[in-house]
Amino acid sequence: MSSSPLPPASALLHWYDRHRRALPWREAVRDPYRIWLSEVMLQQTTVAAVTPRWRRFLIRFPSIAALAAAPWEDVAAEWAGLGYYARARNLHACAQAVAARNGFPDTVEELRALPGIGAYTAAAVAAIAFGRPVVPVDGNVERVTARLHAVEEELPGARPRLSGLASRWMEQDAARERPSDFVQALFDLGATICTPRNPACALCPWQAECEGRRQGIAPSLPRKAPKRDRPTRLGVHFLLRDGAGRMLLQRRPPRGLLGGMLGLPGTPWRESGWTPEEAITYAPAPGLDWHALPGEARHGFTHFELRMTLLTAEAPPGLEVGGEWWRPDAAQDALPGAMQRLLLLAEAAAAMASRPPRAG
DNA sequence: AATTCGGGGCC
DNA sequence: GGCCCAGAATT
Repeated sequence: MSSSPLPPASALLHWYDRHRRALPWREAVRDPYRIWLSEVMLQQTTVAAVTPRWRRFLIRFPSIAALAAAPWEDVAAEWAGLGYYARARNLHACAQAVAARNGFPDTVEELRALPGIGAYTAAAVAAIAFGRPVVPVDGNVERVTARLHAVEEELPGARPRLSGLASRWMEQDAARERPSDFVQALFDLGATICTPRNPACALCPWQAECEGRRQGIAPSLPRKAPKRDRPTRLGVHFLLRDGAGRMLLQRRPPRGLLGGMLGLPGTPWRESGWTPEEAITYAPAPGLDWHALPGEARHGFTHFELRMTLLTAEAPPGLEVGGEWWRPDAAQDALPGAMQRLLLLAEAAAAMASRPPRAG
């Protein structure tokens, strides 16, 4: 397998010149800030989800200096709903580090040392923004490589082997002349031809060199180790409203799940349930008249399924509680998805109360 | 080496 | 309902 000939970079580049995706971060002059931002947003996130958020982010933070100078609260609000919030924290820290040194470094090693930039993103920025002849290995490249070389070893164990095989592609002159286009061509090949299911091998510029296709096992690659089952966790949250219709939000601890983001106060999330008496001890003002809203909000995280119920109360004038008072519409935009679902639950309960459902 | 991090789109 | 997505940091 390691002795198989390299698939021709020239064929892939020729295909890319005709079929590449029109993506917004490919339009402008090569700006490391814009390319870095796209790469961070695209970590474990689809192009469709990223595209509008990437545009909006650049309107709010047009330069890395603007991002570096912004308060964290503004960055968090802009990232809300995108997930993996450590990315936003590291993005902010990275912007400050880059601004302090007057621009991005242009080598893999220096990029790799910045917050939130791992092996993949360092190689991607180096190749796409600075034309360095390196191959970033993402899910697309792993899949293309596993199929091309018929690697049957399971992920994640096969990762070093796949990375080594992929890096050899950049040895060709045609690739080294256009590193930025070549690596993006690999992404597009994986996203549009060499797809996880039902790959369009008949349209592939590398079909003749693909050992997985020759063996008829391409669609089943790469193989992956079985995943663990996701437990269910339960939590109770508190919707405290003041006389002006605003709600109490609290900034979550800076690390861990939803770290640094706003949220409704609540109990910890655990696998056993909560009695109302037990839950209320976590309330921002346990002495108030808390009552339960009907229904629950569900939210899927990567490693557990969360089910949340809601207790609500009215804050008397002058109540002293920690946190911030937010209008519901502004809060909905600034909250991560799990917390947005709680507000939707409250809205549904309010609609139910004002217009009781009829039978039939 | 394994775990912890979100959320959405698509089959 | 499961799978995947231009992964990184932590332990």
